[in-house]
Amino acid sequence: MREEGLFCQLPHAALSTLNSLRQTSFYPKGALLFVEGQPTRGLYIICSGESKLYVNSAEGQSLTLRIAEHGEVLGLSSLIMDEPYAASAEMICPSQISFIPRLEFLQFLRANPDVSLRVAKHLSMELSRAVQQTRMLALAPDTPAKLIQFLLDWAEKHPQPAVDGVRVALHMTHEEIARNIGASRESVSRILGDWKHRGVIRVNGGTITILRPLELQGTPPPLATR
Amino acid sequence: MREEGLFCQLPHAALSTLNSLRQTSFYPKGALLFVEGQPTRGLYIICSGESKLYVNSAEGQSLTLRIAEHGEVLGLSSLIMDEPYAASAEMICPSQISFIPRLEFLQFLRANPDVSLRVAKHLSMELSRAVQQTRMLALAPDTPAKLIQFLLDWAEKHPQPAVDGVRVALHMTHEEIARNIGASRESVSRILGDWKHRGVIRVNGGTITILRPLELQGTPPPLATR
DNA sequence: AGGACAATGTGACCTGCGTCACAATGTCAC
DNA sequence: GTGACATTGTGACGCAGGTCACATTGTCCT
Repeated sequence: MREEGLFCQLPHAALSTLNSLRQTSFYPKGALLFVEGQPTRGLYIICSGESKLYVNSAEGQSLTLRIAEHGEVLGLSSLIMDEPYAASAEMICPSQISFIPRLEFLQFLRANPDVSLRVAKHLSMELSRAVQQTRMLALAPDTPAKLIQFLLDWAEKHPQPAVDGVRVALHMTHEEIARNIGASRESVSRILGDWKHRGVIRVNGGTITILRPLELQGTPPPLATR
Repeated sequence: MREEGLFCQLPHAALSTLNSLRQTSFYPKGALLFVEGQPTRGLYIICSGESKLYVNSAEGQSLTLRIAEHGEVLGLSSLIMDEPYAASAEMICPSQISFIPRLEFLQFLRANPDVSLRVAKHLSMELSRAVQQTRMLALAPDTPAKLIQFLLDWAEKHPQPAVDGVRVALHMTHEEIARNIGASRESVSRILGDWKHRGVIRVNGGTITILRPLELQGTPPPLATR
């Protein structure tokens, strides 16, 4: 169950104390693990399923920070800083989640100092992801560019066997894609539609196949010159 | 010299080994500590001075991630992940910088496990900053909103005595401000000009005084209705 | 099959802001 | 002071993309 996560390959002793601390339960789709601004109760570990991390603006807009899946850990940085949760977490499918209370985990960290380095590594990766996303959002010349970036990033994260081009398996509505790249639903529809017509992508139910990645990356704006 | 940084309040033994590892030298204004994509050589600690962390787009645009100052540490996450530097660092004034080579620091971390927790805390704070910036860039309704956010964030980070309103001491050109919020130089000029005319801010050489913060935060768009 | 609702496709419109092109200032060296 | 250069102020213009308002298609339930 944890062959790749933050707590993989721990010494047996540490692992079993960790197991004694955690309390696993089941969450339905749509359930909120925590909400931005709440005092941090503890750590959540995704045993199975997927969760969406997002932030909201005052105007009600929302931006998806990332999708966390099997083996990932939520609330780590907030817990360590002893600050309220910085984002909200919502289950996007029925999931099995372990919870470790704040104090217990801090105690565990102090008792197992070698785990801290692992935690630091994990946080570094999260940070690098965040910077990457910031760069994408602020530096992409236009919305199509953000969309390509997003698709290719996703493809890299979830490799799919494909004979022709790059296969991207995201089970997301256009609306959700839009929230990932800070764009409107209509824009995503239009851009994907355009690409479909021009034959650079193919879509079949939740899976997009990018037939000619270079053409998308290369062309600065798609231009109305069909 | 390090009453507040990452390595404050360390046990004497640890501090002195750290001191033996570091090598301090002087950098002029404009010097590059490292460049995005370079293999990570080690850690930089700002003894005195200020450095700008930024990323570049393929099109030559650049986005400032943050200004690091006295006591802050650069390259920590890249070092820990063992990945190339994720951003570039340029000195914005003549500065004294300590350097600790990669391997030496990793060794030090392993020898002093309690430092790792401190490192984790530091990384958590950086992460939270990054998320904050992402939110600002993607969720702000328009450029004025980003600019206010930026100014208020800066004011919070650098408290200034002020009798009237909030005093913000940023020694930055409009160009540089623009790069912080992902906008164009002209937009920044126009918006600040507008606010000056409307008497909500006052500017005297590198220092902006926000006379009526509420008015700026409240008004969704400044509107042309003078 | 048929009805209800979610998800997509598209057109029309409008506006914020980026870009270009200058003019007007400020700043510093000598 | 007097150039030279960096910084700031402004106008004009264009367009990418957000918003609104629908039509169309898909999906699932009974």
